[in-house]
Amino acid sequence: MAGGPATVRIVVPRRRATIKDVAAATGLSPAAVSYALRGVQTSAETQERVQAAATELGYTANAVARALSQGRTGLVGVLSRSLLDLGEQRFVEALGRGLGEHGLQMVVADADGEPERERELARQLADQLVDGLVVSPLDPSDESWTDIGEMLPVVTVGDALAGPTVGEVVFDNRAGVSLVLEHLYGLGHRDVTVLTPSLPSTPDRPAERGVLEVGDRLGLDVTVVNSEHSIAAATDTAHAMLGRPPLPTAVFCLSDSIACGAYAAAAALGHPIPGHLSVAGYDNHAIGNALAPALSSVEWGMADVAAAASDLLAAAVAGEPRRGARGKVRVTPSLVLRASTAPPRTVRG
Amino acid sequence: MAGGPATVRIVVPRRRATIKDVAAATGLSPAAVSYALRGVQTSAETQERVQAAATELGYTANAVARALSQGRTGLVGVLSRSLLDLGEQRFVEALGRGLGEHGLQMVVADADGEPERERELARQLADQLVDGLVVSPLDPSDESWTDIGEMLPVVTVGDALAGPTVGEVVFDNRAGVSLVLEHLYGLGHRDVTVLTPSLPSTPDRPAERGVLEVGDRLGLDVTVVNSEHSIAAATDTAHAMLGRPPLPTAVFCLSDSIACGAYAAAAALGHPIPGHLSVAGYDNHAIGNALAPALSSVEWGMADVAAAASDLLAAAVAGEPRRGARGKVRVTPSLVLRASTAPPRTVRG
DNA sequence: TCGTTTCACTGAACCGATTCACTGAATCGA
DNA sequence: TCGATTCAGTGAATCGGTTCAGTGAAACGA
Repeated sequence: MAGGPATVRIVVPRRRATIKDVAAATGLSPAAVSYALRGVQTSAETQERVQAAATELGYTANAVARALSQGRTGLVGVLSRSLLDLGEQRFVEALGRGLGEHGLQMVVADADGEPERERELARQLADQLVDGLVVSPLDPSDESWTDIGEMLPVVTVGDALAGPTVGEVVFDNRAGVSLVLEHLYGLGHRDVTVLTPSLPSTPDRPAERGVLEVGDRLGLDVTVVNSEHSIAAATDTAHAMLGRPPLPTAVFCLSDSIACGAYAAAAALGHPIPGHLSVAGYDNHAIGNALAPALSSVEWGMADVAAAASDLLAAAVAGEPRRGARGKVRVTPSLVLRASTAPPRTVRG
Repeated sequence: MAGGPATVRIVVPRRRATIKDVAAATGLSPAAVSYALRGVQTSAETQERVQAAATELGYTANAVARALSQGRTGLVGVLSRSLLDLGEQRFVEALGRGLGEHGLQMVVADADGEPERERELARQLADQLVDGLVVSPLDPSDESWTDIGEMLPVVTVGDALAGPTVGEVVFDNRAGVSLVLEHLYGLGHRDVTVLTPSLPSTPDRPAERGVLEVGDRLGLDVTVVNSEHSIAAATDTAHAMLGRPPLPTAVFCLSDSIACGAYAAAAALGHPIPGHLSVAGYDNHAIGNALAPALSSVEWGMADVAAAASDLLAAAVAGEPRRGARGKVRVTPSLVLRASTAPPRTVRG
């Protein structure tokens, strides 16, 4: 991030050349200019003349006007659950890459963990400013998603909505959760605390429910603790949780961001990982290799999901009329084991 | 990031109600509807009637049409140097927060470290799709910035451009660099390697030049090594650098992302930090507290810079005609010392 | 040589809002 | 009671492109 001194410059914009100016300069009609610039229905000589006049005047087509007449802005709304989450940040980056390949730009908005805010932003963006929407719905059961889904192509990531669809990408988080819990169980852990991003007032959230069910099945004593998405907030949560007994022997963090918070808290409290405390994450973010010990984490195929989501959305935006189960993509999570988990102290030896 | 199964849903959009539909439904003219919805020049009774018809029809104003007639989209372009950089990601988040307070949305684009790409994206966005631009120019000396700066309000962060301005935010990276280098010198280091984000073909980049000059002044032996912005790439670079002699006694990373790479490489090669190798970062990202040992890093006021930048840009977008030195904000960097630096081995004891 | 096709281009409609200039009716003060 | 003002609402212009239908001239085939 380090650069030279930063400067803010604001300039009073000069009046910009319109297609009429180019038409006047060349003695043609605006229609002819429009055609010529796209190289259709015009002689090569005229095209050159128009091109020359356009560069002379510094003309570039007004994107808004074009969007109005084409009914297409080339913009896609990306609604992040929380831009403070390292995994979300990385996912947005990957989405941008994928959408860019289809000539689409991202309008990024941050729901900041609040379902109402997410819906409000979605409504705002849906007013034909964007051609489509990518969203990880915080409250997928909410009915207003149906309206939004009917207005424009929507790609959901994380949880499915109840509305009508024309394609699906699925990755099975339940399986990812099982992978970790079974691994911890196999090491001998019986008490594990799950640190999960806090989601207000949605008691039936699939991921959390999955955690409890899998725990039940294995005979694990699972405690669920909510945390904010940021590293700083997760540090506080983990600090509070690890600061008073009973201490769990393992912590499963439902994002690598939260795992970072657990590392910071464990270090501050003097709990060595994995000696006193096993930690597992979710996202398999590159940060996992920089932590000491390196973090074991669930790889859910962020890159593949982002690619699939952008491809499907791009197809829908381009007007592919396919309807039904087309475009269904399934990604299987896997557990990347590194050095942050070990048998619990009492069981060891 | 972990949620339930992810689903992509694409829906054939139904025809959306326009202002004419509402006009027809109420027996009024489109103009009257436009006024009524904004509560001006209409009787309370009519406003209610229009409001009712609008919700009945599910009408919301077409943002593109409004943008065309208002000459304002409410969109701001944010050009990131590299969205893989943790600091940049965090900065974008902060910008989004700041711009959101002014009712502006972000169009985020990633230059991916390439100056040409950055300029191309800037040009693309400048076509009146966005009302303004925030950018950390990779190649501030390039002349095409002048054209862009004349077209729309531009806020630069990181390096100043050569064009005309109406306001400035400055943070002094040279000072930040000095802070670190002086600290390392004071500890007894004489050989320090600087890991800096790679910027192609700009030999006179202020930050790098600053590093060399400050090193000269102190009598430090400074080696500059370029690295990509991502943690993974930085790990490779650091691995190569630390894998063969001569080993520096200290590494100064010009972003915390790169510092993460240095940590990963040092761990892989068995160089304890700060015992064998001191490491310092830049950004003071929250990740610094999760690393072991906690990372010493330069705090350059990301939050303040983001706030100042969004305020200035918002003011310019709103049409504040102030020109000249108004809005000049200066942020002073500081060094946050944690546990990643210590005297070099040979000097110790 | 005549009728048809192609070509290059034009005028006007259109996308969906906002806004200006105007009108007829109601209200006001004197 | 009359002229002036206010008020609610209308029609048309506007933003800056794209696109449809049409036109005159040139090229073409038989």
